[in-house]
Amino acid sequence: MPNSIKITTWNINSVKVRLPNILLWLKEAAPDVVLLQELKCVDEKFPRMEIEDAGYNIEIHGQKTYNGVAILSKSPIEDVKRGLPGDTDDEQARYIEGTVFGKLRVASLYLPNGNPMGSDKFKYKLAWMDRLKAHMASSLMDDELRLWGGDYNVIPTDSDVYNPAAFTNDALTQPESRARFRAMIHLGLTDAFRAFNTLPHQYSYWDYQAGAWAKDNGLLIDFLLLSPLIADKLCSAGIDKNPRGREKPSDHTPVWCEIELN
DNA sequence: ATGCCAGGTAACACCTGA
Repeated sequence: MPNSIKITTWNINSVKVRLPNILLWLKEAAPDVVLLQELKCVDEKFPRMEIEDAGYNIEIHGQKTYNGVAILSKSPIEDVKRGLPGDTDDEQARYIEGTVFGKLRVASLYLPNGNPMGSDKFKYKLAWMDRLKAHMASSLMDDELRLWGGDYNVIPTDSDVYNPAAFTNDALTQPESRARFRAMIHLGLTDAFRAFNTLPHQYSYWDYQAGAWAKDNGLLIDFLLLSPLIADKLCSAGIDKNPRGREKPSDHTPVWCEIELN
């Protein structure tokens, strides 16, 4: 077992289109665990062989056209559970968790966007956040090492968006969304990136349109939240902007942290 | 502010995203 492991979350916006970028990035960034979102494919269509050849075990919770999440790990992935507890009617593939390196339980989550305001989608977002927080709370009752990473689709503060005024009526900035995100943090979780970087205007997403990337008009919406015992082992964290600048990029870029496992 | 971009599905247009 390595002394420290690097864990990354990345919303890839279609695993099929992004495969060349993913393989290049796996080689250069050499993460030990990867939490992927927005696969946009069913399990059978996932490019399993190519990613296994890069040295990863794979667990998938796929869906046609929309959503889809996965865990990649250089270690075996054990005790995998698909779907967020709390609503058996929820058919959207937005949550998967499993145990990596024999001791760390990680989740890859794709929180609903929730736009437009006033729609059922916003209600679904808030209900999903309530379910996630409840699951986190019950999981934290034991002392298991836990990490919840993914696209949270929440802009936590006005410093996490290039132009707050443009987002006043957006589901990502609503007080209801922000309060629920804070409530998760207040369970005792540590935002890995913010443990090392308190500068405002650090982003993980840039819209494809209107030259957002070139103008650094971004949003910070991708997070790695760590339970207390694993947060104590946090060595470093950051945002890897390289993949966003490539040809055929995802609109999100990877967010990573490094953890002492021993 | 939106759907100017991007991806998917299906089918030569429409849905979703944040």
